[in-house]
Formats: sequence, structure tokens, C-alpha cells
Amino acid sequence: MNENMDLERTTDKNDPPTMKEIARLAGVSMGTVDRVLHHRGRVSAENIAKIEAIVAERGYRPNVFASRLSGGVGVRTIGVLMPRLDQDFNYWNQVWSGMAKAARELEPFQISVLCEQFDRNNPSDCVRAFRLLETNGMQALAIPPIHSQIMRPLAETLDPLIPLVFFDADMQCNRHRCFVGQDPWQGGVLAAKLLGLTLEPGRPVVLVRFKDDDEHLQKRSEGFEVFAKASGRAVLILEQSLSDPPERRRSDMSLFLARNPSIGGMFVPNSSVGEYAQAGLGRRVVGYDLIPGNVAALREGRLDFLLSQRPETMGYESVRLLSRFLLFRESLPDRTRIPLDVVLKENLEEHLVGVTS
Amino acid sequence: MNENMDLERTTDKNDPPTMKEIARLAGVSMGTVDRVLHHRGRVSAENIAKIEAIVAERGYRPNVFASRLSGGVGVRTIGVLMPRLDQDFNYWNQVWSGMAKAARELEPFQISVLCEQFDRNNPSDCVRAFRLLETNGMQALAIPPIHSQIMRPLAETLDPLIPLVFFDADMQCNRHRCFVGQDPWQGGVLAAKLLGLTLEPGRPVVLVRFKDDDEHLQKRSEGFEVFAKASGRAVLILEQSLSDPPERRRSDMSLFLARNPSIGGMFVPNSSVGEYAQAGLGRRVVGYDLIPGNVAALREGRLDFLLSQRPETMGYESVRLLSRFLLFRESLPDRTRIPLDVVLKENLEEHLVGVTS
DNA sequence: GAATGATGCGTTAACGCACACACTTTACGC
DNA sequence: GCGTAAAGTGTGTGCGTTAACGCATCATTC
Repeated sequence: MNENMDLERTTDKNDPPTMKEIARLAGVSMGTVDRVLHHRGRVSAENIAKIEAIVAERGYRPNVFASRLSGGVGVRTIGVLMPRLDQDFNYWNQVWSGMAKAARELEPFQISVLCEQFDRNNPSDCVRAFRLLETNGMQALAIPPIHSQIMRPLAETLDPLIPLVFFDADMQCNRHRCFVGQDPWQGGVLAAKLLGLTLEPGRPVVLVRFKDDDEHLQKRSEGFEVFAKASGRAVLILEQSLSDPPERRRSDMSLFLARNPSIGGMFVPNSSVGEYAQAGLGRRVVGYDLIPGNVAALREGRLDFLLSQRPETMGYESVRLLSRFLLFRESLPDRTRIPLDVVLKENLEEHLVGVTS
Repeated sequence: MNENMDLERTTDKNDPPTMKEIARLAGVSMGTVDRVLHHRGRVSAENIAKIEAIVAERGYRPNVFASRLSGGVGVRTIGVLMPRLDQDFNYWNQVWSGMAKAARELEPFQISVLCEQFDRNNPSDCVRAFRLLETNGMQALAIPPIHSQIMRPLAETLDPLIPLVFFDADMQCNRHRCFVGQDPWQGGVLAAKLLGLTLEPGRPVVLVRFKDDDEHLQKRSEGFEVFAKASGRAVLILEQSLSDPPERRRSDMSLFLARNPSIGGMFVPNSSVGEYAQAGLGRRVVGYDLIPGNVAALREGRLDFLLSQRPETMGYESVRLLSRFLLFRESLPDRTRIPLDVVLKENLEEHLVGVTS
């Protein structure tokens, strides 16, 4: 046999192996390696095992440049399920703007982001949107798990090879997925702390509780109530329904405050805080989300604190994680935490033109 | 002549032309086009003109993927100038950790990040580090413009083709560059607001002012003073020097507070706030940066608020911007704002494992 | 007038991957 | 026993760019 060591390229054992290298180590051809990597089938179980072992051991990662150049892959699609962007006071639009930024950056890599919207108030509509994405054949998926009873079975029957991200809120489900978002309970705690710091000890506070909203919001309310009470502050509760018209809410609050004049502050655990700000004038007001109405209220001093979950960052990060999977088969973390931001009039502007907008 | 329209690939007149296409139009070979594009010489003036005209007219842009795959380009280096990572209470280490994350992500794209450290207390040392980077041949540069008198001439004589990012602080200079960071003045304002919200109107506050530190810190102090006074609150000033030992500082503060018992709160405009926290016990304390000592103080209740400039995000974003330039010749924005974060004990943990760590 | 060098230009082999295609082997029916 | 299908595998080509290489054509020199 011809000794050709000197012709052999100097492939360092620990620099990125190529498909050819994997094929050599497994004693098969590149074609077989390719079929294993792309789950195309038509490979013996024995070879699949062998190749996968070598791939794992040597840490094979496809070369993006070669992969894209070959053109064979075509456009990969990241599917995103979203409530209609204008719902929840335009909140979803902010999430989408982060995703759209990621999409622009990913365009040269032929990764596209397909956003399918559904009516947040119509649980069955999200089934339609989900099916639509499936039909369009996406290779990765990001969804906000609202309507958990509907979403859970959909998520659990999803092809296990498709990476899944939950954003905004988390949901238990027996399938591997990544959560990108923040801890709602801790948000409530933080709100209580802010009121505690800025009010005299004796003054009670009012918590606006939405009976009909999701688990995520309930957690915020609970965190608030528990922390406030633990620090010796009375919490009065005003029950509200999201379906009530704004005027109704405003008058409810005005009435409530008139009946309880000692109340020093108010916490509204969602973006509708702007609706109550006018009624709360002269008291501390803490709410959620940098939606236009709330931003205006903060600028004009009708609000004191807004907590933010950085919707743009959340969207950007969700798409970014999925793209890393599609490009490099990087596995998803179990969770990516989005920090809880405290926004005042004085740091508002810097948050509005934040890093991912 | 043979009519071969059906063999001709359907090249849309307005989708990205390839080198081959340019060569065909110019009636030369790809080799000649290559020599023109890379200014390698050995081409007739006539052909250079012809090819350059076609390139301009058809808007030719090299295909990044083919370019990188061919290996001709080799590894691109982003140079980073940094104070020794352990200086400023480990602050720079946090910035670097964001950059290191970006570096890991960029590795498959054959972009490496080279970090050169200098002694922050020795202005001339940063010249050495700068020259070292130049010698190692970097194609992009990120620097924190401390020692502006030294840095400015270095930056201004830098090859104008090399994209430049200032991070942490900004600096005027007559060369195009991008600033990644936050507005220091506004940080001071925010600190004053937080003290204002949590203290009775009559109580004065103390501002620790460091005479010998940079412009960036002076701005924070100014913002604080101006805003606090404008909202009718007395500001007492304790002058300090960064070179004083911690014990000295602590006793200075204790003495100062003993002499002015009505003081309700304290602002330290840099990461050394931990040094003063013990002395300030029982009063509101606002400081800067999530360095280990301050984090511990916040957890244990010796500090109330920490402002953060998201050092990891800052580092990550700086490197990310430069990489987009190197990969796709995307132009740098003039500025990327890093939001001012307000961190309390209650949202500390979520900030520590933030999105870019 | 032959040897030498400089100049201008075309050809071609990588680069790593994706996929169409062709080929071999085994399984099964008649 | 032959034909046919299916399963499993290898080969070859192309993607657009880079850069080494080779071949001409001149101008210069002894």
C-alpha cells in the first residue's frame, strides 16, 4: 500500500471536521453521511448509529458557507404564531418588531420568518393558524402559549424534530422546548417593592385583578399581594374584567378610590394600566408594558413606574435561538430569562430606542 | 449563430449578478474580473475601466458564502482594546463576557475576536496595546475611549477603511465611528429621581464626587446634581479620590454623615458604591454596576438601587455590529443606545443571568 | 537574434455541502 | 430461475469565489 502521509492534509484532530472526514471515520461515503444528517432514511440502522456517534464525538457542525452556497437547502422557515399584532394594546407588535429585526439579519442565510396571526379572543382560531403554519412547512416554531388547553395538545403532537420556543409565558408540556421570557410572580413582587419604597408604611394599595385573564397575569397579582402583605401593607382588591369598556373601568376605579381615600398607590398587572392612570392621579401608579398609551402617561407624569418585559428582546432572542438551531444544530437552552425592567420617565427614552429595535 | 435561449439560465436582469456574469458582459475571463475586484494589477487600463463600469452598473456584490468558502479570505479579526479585565472592580470582565459570547457565535463565520488589555492607570500602556493590535492586523476595532487625549489621535490616524466602535463612553473625534453605550447625564438624573421618590422632600442627599475620574463620571454627577436641585432637594458633596484606600473612604463617609445627620440618601456614580454602603446603613443608597461586591450588598439590603449599563449587552452588541460589517459590509449606525437599567433586590437575579450572558 | 523579464489574460482546482443519479445487494413473487 | 422491487450505498456535479498556474505577447538586454 502506498504510504501517502505527506499528501494527507494536516487535519488537526480538534478543528472542525468536515462531512468527508466524518465519512472517512465511519468508513462510508459522503452520500451516506448526508442521508443521516438530513434524516432522509435509506440508511442501515447500524450506519446511522455509527455516524451519529462520530458526529457527536467529533462535534461536527455543518459549514454554513458551503451549505448555503450549494443552494440545495433552499429557504428555511421559522414559523411564529402570534395574536393579532394590534391586540393587547399593540403589545404583540413590539414582540414582532424584535423578530423582524432578527429576520432581516437572517435573510442572507436564507432563513425566513413566517408570522401567522390569530384572534386572541377566539381560542379555536389559533388552531387554524397553527395548521396553516404546518401546511406551509416550517422547520422551527415559536409560540406564546396562551389558551394553554388548546396549545398544549398542538405542541405535544408536533414533530419532535422541530425545535420549539415558548415566548412571553411558559407552559408545562411533555415535549422538549425552550422558554424565553420572565418570571411573572417576581414582577408582581417588584411592583409591590416599588410601591413600598415610595409610600408611607400606613397607606394601603389597590391591586386591579382580572378574573378572566390567563395564568401568567394571575401570577403577577399573586406575587404582588404576597409580597405587599408580607411587608405589612394592606392590599385592597378591585376586580375587573378585560371585556369591560374603558369608561366603565375608569369610573369603577374612581369610585373605588373615593370610597377608600387612604389608598396611596395602585398596581395594574397588565398593559391596560393607562386606562386607570387618570383616576389614580395624585397616587403612585405602577403598571406593565411600554405600549404607546402607557408611554404617554409616563411622559406626562400620570404614571410612575412601568415594568417591561422587553418585548423586542424577547422576540429577537426567540428567533435568534431557533436560527442557531437551524444553522448549526445548536441545541436550545431550557430557558432564556428576560430581565425585569423598571422604567421611569427618566429612563424611558433610552428604553424606547433599545438595543433590539 | 446557434440560438440557445433555452439553454441559457434564466438570469433575471435585476437579481445579483455573479462574477461569471460580469466576465461574460465584459468579454473577459473570471480571472481578469477577479484581478480588477481585488486590485491585483496586471490588467489593462481599458479592461479595468470596462469591468468597473459594469460592476457599478449591475450592482455586483460578491457572494459572501462563496467568498468565505473558497478560503481565500481567511480569518477576519475584530480587535478589542480593554482595560485589564480585573480593573474597575471586574467591570470590564462583564463587558468581555458579552463579547466572548458574540465571539463564540461568530466562530463558524471565521471571525475571531482579539482582546488586548492595558493598565487603566497607565495611559501610555494603551498606546502599546493599540500598536499591538495594529501589528496583528485586525480588520475592525472596538475601544472604550478612556484617556481621551491619548485615544483620540490614535483613533483619528487609524486606517479609515477599518470600522470603529466606541463602547462604554463616547468621545468626539473627526472620523466616522459608532458609539455603543448610554447617556451618563441621564443616569445621574435617574439616580436623583429614585432618591426623590423614596425620601421625604426635606431630606438632603449626598453625592460622592470623584475629582480625578473621567468625563463620563463627571456627567453622571452633574446630571444628578442638576436634577436633584431642580426638584428642590439639597445636595451635599463629598469629594473623594479613587486612589484612596477603602478604609479611608468608609471613614470619610461615616464622618460626613455624622456631621450631617439629616442626610436621607446617597449617590455614588460608579461601581465603588459598595465601599460606602456600610456607612450609609439606614439611608437610601444608589450606585452603579452589578459587580460582585455591589450585588452582595444589594442582596443583603445594604444597597437600595443599582443602575446598570448592561455591560454584557454592550460588549455583545459592539462585536455584533462590527461582525455585520465584516460579513456583509453593513454600515455602522452612529449610535446604539444601551438602556439604563434600574436594579433592585427583587429583580436582581433575572438581571444576573440576563439575555446575553 | 536569442535569452530574459514584464505584462496581460485564461484555465482550473480547491473550498464543503446538497442532491440527483447510478449502482449493488438482498427479498420476494411467480 | 428470472424479473422486479426495495433498501442501502457510492459517484459526480454544481454553487461563486479565490488564487495558483500556465501560456502568450511584447519590450529590453547582451
